[in-house]
Amino acid sequence: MANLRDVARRAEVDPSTVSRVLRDDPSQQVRPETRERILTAARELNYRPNALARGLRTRRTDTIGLIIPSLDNLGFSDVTHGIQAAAAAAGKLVMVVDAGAVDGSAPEWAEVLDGAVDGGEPGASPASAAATKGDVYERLIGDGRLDGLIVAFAALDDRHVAQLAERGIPLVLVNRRTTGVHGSVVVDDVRGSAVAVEHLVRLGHRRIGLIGLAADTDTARRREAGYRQAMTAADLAIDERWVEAGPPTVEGGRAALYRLLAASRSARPTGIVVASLMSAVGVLSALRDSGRHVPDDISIVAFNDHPFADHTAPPLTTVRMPNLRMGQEAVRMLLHALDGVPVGDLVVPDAPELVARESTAPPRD
Amino acid sequence: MANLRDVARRAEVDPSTVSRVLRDDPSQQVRPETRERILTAARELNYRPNALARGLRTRRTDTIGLIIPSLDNLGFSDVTHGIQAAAAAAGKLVMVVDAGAVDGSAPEWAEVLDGAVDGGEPGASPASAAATKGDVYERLIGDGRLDGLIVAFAALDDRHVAQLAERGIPLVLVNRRTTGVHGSVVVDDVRGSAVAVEHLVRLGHRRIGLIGLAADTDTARRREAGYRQAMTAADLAIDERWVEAGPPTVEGGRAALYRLLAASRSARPTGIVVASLMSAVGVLSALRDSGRHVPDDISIVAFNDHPFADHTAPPLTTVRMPNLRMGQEAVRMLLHALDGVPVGDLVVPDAPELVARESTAPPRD
DNA sequence: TCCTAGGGTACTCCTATCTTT
DNA sequence: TAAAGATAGGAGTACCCTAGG
Repeated sequence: MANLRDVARRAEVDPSTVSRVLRDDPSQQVRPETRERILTAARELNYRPNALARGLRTRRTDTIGLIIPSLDNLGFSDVTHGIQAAAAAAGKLVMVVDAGAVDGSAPEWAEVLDGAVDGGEPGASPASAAATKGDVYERLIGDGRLDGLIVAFAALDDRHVAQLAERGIPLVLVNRRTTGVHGSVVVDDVRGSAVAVEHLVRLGHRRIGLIGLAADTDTARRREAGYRQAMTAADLAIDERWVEAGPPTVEGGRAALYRLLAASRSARPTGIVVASLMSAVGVLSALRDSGRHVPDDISIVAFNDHPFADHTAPPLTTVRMPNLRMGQEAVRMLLHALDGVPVGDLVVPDAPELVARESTAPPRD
Repeated sequence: MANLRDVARRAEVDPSTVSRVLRDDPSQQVRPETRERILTAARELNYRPNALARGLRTRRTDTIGLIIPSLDNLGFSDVTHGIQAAAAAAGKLVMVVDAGAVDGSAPEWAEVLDGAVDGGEPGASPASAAATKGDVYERLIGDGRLDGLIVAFAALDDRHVAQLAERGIPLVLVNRRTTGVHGSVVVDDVRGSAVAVEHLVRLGHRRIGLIGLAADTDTARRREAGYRQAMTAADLAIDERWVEAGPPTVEGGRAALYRLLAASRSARPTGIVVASLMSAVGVLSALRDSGRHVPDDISIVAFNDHPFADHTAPPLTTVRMPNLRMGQEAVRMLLHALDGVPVGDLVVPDAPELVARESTAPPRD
């Protein structure tokens, strides 16, 4: 591989001149003729500047990190896509760490949707020394190879997030807030719940339940608060037996639904808002298994849209959150942070949208 | 941020000694007492070696690149997961480039890229025309920031792959083979098709079609070949009107199915093998839309399993390919390649497995 | 003379900032 | 003043040295 000196020799100039030309350094002039010689030499040698050497000198690597609980999760795909696209558009590379993979946890796609699941320590992972969660993250961000970091959802527990923040690395949290850390983007979860409740109310439902996120996270709290506020606003009573929560997985949804059914024998809800797409899939299957028909017996609205919601049985009515935008905004904020602009907490202004499919209908009674 | 010299000063030793201790260099001895002093100093200063400086010197970055067509294709998720997990276990970081995201990028991308060297004609417009996919990858891998690269599926065309190979960067292709490039891992696609065909044959089907992959890739060819061989082995005739292909997307599946239906009015297949999970979902919905019942009117078997297949309408019978293993093997091969061990082409030995669900049944007639 | 325990230097490649012609 | 050269890092590691017993 050719380096700067090789180019300089071939063009018969000093390496620093080559550097100036190739960087288009405006602070100093180079004769067109010399510039031409240098560009030709670089092309002929197929020269590429070495990113490591450049980064060492400039303290910029044009690389951002992304820590995400799981790459194969339907609920995250829009966010990831938004981040990748925005980063690419800004000329940044993305280093992705799949927290689930690092953890060595089972590759269960639905393990974590948008709530928090704080994984236990690997414990019995002798493997190589570098394989522990903390190590990898510490190395990743303390290394100097990243300009900044995006932590999506509950990929790290608050303790780790605080550590990163202390290190002074520019940091943006996605759909996740932690006290004391600046830089976060969330979608309007309160409004999202309201959209779901209002849809059911419009259909004529009055007994509306919630299957929320079990984890004690900001997102879980906002979604539940939105549900309660919307119910109150619609003058509807909340029966606490209709409010359940579970991990955002298919199994979590099934279990939560069974608990809800067991608790509410005397007065069943006719509609349920489910705070996670994965849970909703589990809810549908549990309802089917228990001989209930959706939407005739019970209507279901789920948080987060995905093309696959078109293809469940029945197709799921969802609330589409602006997740793509959330990812893009996260990158935008991070880029600002890299430029030293202080960043705050953003709620993506795009309104959640109801995507009506076939899992909701007027109540039968 | 503390550096090596800071640690050396605090421990009152030479930087090179600190380096040896922190790297556990076995080639030279350090007194336990000195070692302790150094470790303490490093801990107190919260020292982390700078990856850029280290990489510059050692020519190793402990980072591998992954180029993948799309992060939100369910059929790929196991592969990605296997790669992430194996990389993490080996202490490697992964730089992911979502080819789809890069492709759809804004024109700014071009300018950023061309800023360095590859700028097209000097006199012409600022070279934004040269902003091809290839440039991004050129930069990514010519940069020195990656030790090696995994190219998954058809993320790059053969020409680009060949370019990368020429550059001499260790390279492993996943479910993709190109003549002349060494290092590839594939699953047994031929056998996969056979498993699907045999399942339908066992159920009594004799008119079996294929919706393959449209791209002119090795994988597409192997899956089609497997179908043809299995049909021949079962003494079944192939009606070419039953053989269609399309891109591996929901829409691609829908369109291919409609073409197949249009072409085969006089003699319809009773079962179809679909070479992609995403396409199969589209096929299901198109069949529903056209008033056909699955599996009574037509049976569907899809390539690649995913938990979501449990929840489509009806649940999809699939052939589970050893994709997780394929991802892990890709990393293993790449690590070998990094050590200078020549790598060949591997077919993951794990057999494809049929996962019977409800989209297949004996034919009605 | 050999070993121990560590020191010193050169080198990786690029860029920022002087200095020179 | 335009145009280029020279120098000094940036942070680490490989390799060669040396003082002392």
